[in-house]
Amino acid sequence: MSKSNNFFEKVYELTRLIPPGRVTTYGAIARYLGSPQSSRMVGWAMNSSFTQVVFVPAHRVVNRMGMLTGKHHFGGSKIMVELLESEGIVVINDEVVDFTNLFWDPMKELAL
DNA sequence: AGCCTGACCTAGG
DNA sequence: TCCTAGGCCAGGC
Repeated sequence: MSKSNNFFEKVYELTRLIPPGRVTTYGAIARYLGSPQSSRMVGWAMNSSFTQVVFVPAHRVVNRMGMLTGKHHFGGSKIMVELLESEGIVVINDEVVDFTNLFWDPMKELAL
C-alpha cells in the first residue's frame, strides 16, 4: 500500500504478460521497469506474489542462465518444474532447455 | 532501531 | 576467463 508497491505491481503485471510456454528473467523485468540494478527486488516481489489476489505466473521467471533458482519457494521443489512442463517447457537439472529460444524479452516483445 | 539476508546482475580487476 | 564487490530495498530478528 506504500508507494514502492507500485514497483511491485508493475513487476506483477509484467509477469502476467508472459505467455504460457515462455520464460523471462529477473534482470529483464528490472531493466524493462527502468531499474536494471534492482533485479533482486524482482525476486523479492515474486516472493510476495503468492499473496496477490490475481494469479502471478512466477514460475515463468528464471535467472539469467535459465535456471529455476526460486523453485523452492513454490511450496514444494517440484511445483515450479511441473508448472513449466505443463506448458510444454522441458526442464533438466533445474535448467530450462532451449532457454534462448523460449526467452521472452519484454524489451523486444512489448517495445515494438 | 539497526543489522543481516535474499527467487539477481553487471562491472572491474 | 575466473573471481570479487557493489547496488537495489523490503522484511525478519
